[in-house]
Amino acid sequence: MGKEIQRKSDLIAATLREIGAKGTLNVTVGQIAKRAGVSPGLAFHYFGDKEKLFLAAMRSILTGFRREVVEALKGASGSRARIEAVLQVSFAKSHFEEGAVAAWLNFYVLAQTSNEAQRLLTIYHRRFNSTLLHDLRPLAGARAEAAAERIAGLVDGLYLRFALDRTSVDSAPAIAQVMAALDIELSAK
Amino acid sequence: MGKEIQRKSDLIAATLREIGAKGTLNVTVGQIAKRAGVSPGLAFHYFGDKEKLFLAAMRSILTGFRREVVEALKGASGSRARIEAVLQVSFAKSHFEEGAVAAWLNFYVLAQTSNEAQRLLTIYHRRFNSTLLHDLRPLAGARAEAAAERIAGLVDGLYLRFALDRTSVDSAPAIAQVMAALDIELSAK
DNA sequence: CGAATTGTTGATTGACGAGTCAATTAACCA
DNA sequence: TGGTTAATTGACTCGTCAATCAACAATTCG
Repeated sequence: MGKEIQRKSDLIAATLREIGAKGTLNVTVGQIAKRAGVSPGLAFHYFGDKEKLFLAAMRSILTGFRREVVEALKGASGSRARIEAVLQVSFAKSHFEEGAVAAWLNFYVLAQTSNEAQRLLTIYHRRFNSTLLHDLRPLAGARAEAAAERIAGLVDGLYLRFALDRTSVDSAPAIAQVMAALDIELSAK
Repeated sequence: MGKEIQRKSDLIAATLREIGAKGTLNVTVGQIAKRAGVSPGLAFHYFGDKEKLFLAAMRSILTGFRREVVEALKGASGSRARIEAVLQVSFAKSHFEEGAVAAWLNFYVLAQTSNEAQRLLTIYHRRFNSTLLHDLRPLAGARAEAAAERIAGLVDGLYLRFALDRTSVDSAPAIAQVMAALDIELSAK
């Protein structure tokens, strides 16, 4: 039934928008349902409880991100270009819009106590590291491992800082900073 | 009155421990008060509302951090040693204990919507950057500005990753990674 | 001492929200 | 068409919690 898929995805989109609007996970399922044009009961029917609904929303962000990365990698040839593509995607507009920032921040909070959130986060961390590592290996050899960890960490940290900096409008400076870090990592002997 | 100061600091400590135990800001003022050995009403009497109480707790973390930095800087001579001291402090045990991680994560969430939280966060960011910058300047010259931003970002990102990584026990690897990044920044031409 | 001030309590209120479920409506099919 | 199943509703329950406040205790001081 395409109906179910449609409703679920409406509810997920509404969840992200609602969380984005309020900044917090403290939104009622009723508000989310209303935004999705659906009754509160339906959200429970499809997702069981509020946390599962949020985790579904987070999963959709994560798979969206993976999709964007894959897409970007298609258009990039050479290790360096591939790494740069991944970094570009990491700061794409989509990660700052539609409740994505709020979702990420609340996801971090949840990861402390929810096994499923923790699991998802670990997968994201591992995947991101290994994507970088794959193309860093030919460029940095033995240093690739550590360099990948540093770049991944830098991406997360700069994302946090830029997402929470009200004075910043676009992510270009953040991207420039990661690129510079990449430069430095690769030129280091 | 030393009494008031004592009570306030008890309540702040209890707030951090309670938030740490639950991982979230969703703890009742009653639970916090109980932990502090005090009635719920008193928390409101001294702090006005729950958010103000949390912000007071966060302020105490921030000033504690600043105190530790100042302390560490006393024992360090030379720019390089001073930077390393600051980085060491950034991953000191105290930042992973007693609800500090939970406080930070929830603080980030709150910073999206609370002006006061946003203000505190900006101050922290600026101060941290400028501390690094001060000692980076003589070592990196014109590159110091950007390098400071990158290192500050890396600290935040690695902190996030390590704090949320259940498999990691101590912060030594994170420290090693920041130190390595510092090396690379300083050896880059 | 007793009055004034300050500190503290905890029962109470009023609002709210997650999750349930019996009832209703839509979709399908023979 | 009627009968069966799936989708959807929304009123309701039950618990919870921030914040208040009237009362009570402790301390200060003339």
